[in-house]
Amino acid sequence: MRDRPQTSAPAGRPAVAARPVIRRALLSVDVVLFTPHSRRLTVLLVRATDPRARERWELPWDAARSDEPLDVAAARVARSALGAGAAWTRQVVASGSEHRHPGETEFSIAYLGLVAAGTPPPVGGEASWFPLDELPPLAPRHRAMVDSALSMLRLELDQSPVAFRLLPPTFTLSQLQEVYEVLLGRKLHKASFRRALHAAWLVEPIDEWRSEGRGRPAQLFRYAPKKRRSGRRGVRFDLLG
Amino acid sequence: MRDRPQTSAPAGRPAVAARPVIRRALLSVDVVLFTPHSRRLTVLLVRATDPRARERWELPWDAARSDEPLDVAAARVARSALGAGAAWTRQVVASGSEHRHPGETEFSIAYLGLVAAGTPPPVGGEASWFPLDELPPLAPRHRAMVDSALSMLRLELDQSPVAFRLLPPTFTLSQLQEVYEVLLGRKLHKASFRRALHAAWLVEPIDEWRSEGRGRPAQLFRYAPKKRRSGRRGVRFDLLG
DNA sequence: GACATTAGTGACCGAGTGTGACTAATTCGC
DNA sequence: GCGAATTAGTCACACTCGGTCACTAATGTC
Repeated sequence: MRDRPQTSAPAGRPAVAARPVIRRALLSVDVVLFTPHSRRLTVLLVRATDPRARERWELPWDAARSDEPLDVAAARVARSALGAGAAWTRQVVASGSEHRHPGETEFSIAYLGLVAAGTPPPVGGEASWFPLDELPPLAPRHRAMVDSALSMLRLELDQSPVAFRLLPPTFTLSQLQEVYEVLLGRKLHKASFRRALHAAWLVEPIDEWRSEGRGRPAQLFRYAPKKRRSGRRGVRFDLLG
Repeated sequence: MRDRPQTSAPAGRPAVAARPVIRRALLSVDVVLFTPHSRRLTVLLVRATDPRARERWELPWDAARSDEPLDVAAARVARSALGAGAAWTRQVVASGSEHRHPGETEFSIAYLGLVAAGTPPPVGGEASWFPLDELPPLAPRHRAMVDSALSMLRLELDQSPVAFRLLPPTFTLSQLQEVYEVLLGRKLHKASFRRALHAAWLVEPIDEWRSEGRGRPAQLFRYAPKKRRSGRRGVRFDLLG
């Protein structure tokens, strides 16, 4: 984050402004990076880029570049803020004048990113992981982005095997369940979880066990999706909101 | 249309082009309007705005305005193309340089809209409904928007009572099922459909029957959601893609 | 060795769903 | 008028799925 090139900030405004004005981008790409942290979901925030408000925090963001696809820009912003890439990213929402952006950009496109557990923020105090329920005050547009990103993440959890990207290649089922619990924000029942998991043929046991302190050692598994269920189901009227 | 101030159009590009250039918007709002039409889902297309390519078709779109929220812009574009408003709109996706836009805009935000069945396109031949499987060639970005909008529509169908907005205040259950079938693109089983519908307490019978040609007259219903089911369900591993 | 702790499975129950067959009420053709 | 065709609506059966509790298994701690 600290090495964000200043030159990339202002797009969309002729560089020949007569009086010195805060350089504003028309369109920003903002990234909501999530990672599990001691059984809680945390968000990466960086110190405000505006030098007059360095004590404030904001989501990592940068101006969009016209020759760069949006998902590439999001990956760039994530890598620049974190030092490492996100395990998975997805576009969340675009927003405009209904909420204020900390960089005063007119429009913004928010991306969601998942980061493997245990990734530390870069040194220097420029970036830090904040638990979801202890976020500092954010600009309205960033606040809305975090909420949308969380909804999108939980929606996406049912659609694609996102959780496996937060784990090492081999893992125990308890680890996997814990990841799901952190991402969903609620406890799951062990037997149901395993039954559904095995029915979907997503994991494969390997001939290895791991002992984590006390208790019976757990068998290790590998992500190895086998079948594809067609999933032709009826209409669901029961989860209308 | 296209009355966006020139000053904000070209970002990332020196604004001092010497020769007269086609006015380009940096950010467009594009709308994919769907309506059912004789048991098929159709999309509204308008004639290309570029006067040099009037025989081509494209999605309705316009430049975003910095003082106008994006959803308001989408509603404006829909109303301007159709003459009437859409029954429901939702943001779909933002895209950039990975696909070409017919107006050569650098970035675009696509909206999805549903229009009540039977709404005719405005006279003059400037706009027309095309069945989904008989679309004329579109610019790549518009083609991708249609596909994304369709996915989003079907995803949203399970989440909110969208289908009811395409029907008059009172309707028969066969009408409702037909709307669902058109939107989903597949047949549903009558008994399952009604059982699930009644279990969700979404509709209420009124003391009126309607006879549509031959066959037994159908009872009329009204959309009247009663309960809210908490919907605490486990993880779904079975519809991973 | 008793106990706490974690892993893993089996069995029951109730809700939800796919399906086919049935009844009900109307129009059409003769 | 009467039966066939057509559309509306319901019932019953089998099966699946998900929540829950109870149990066994294997380890560490004291």
